[in-house]
Amino acid sequence: MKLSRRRLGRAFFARPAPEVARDLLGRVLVRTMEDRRRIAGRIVETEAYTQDDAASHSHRGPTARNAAMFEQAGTLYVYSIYGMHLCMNAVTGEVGEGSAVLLRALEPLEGLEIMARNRGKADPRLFCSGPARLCQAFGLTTSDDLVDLVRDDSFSIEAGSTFDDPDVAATRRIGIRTAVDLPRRYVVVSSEWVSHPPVNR
DNA sequence: TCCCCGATTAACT
DNA sequence: GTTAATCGGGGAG
Repeated sequence: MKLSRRRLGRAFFARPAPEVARDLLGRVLVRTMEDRRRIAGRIVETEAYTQDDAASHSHRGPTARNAAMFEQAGTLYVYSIYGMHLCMNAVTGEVGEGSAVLLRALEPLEGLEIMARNRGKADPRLFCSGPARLCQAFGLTTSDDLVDLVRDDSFSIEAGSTFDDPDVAATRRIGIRTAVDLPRRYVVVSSEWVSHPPVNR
């Protein structure tokens, strides 16, 4: 499997969130640390959130917490949840649109020993198979909110590979209480690295 | 100001 | 399958 290291540009993210969420499967999230070491993982599970969606943080308009969601496409939106976890999103669409894609699971590719240390686990299956797990594996903090995935050195998304439609399932999203029927979670069906097998719709 | 609860995880039974 | 852990945002008053 040859993975392209071409960095995804602004135009990739400046599309509707469901389209970007689907197209992000197979792409590679990369963190380049100050000593140039890389942490990388291939995206195998995403969820799309738009402002007209009652389950989205942007639904009630801009606030201090969700400000990143209203920035330009390719901006990183990092938020804390349950008082102890972080989740990360790539902002999509037009400036001010308030849409983004939640990264829910990755297949670890590079920097596995760093992931193991950050996670406090030895089993690679526990590194990035969940939205808060992958943030911990990559060593994210809330100060990474508003990073530009297109221009900044610290985080980027590379072209990697793509999956054909038969390899992808669109299912209901995980952990939300409203708009539960919208099929806006995208999963690589055969992947061993997803957070939740695609059993629900 | 107070209070409730979440785009979760891990350790239980 | 159930539940504790643990924090800040934001709606209610």
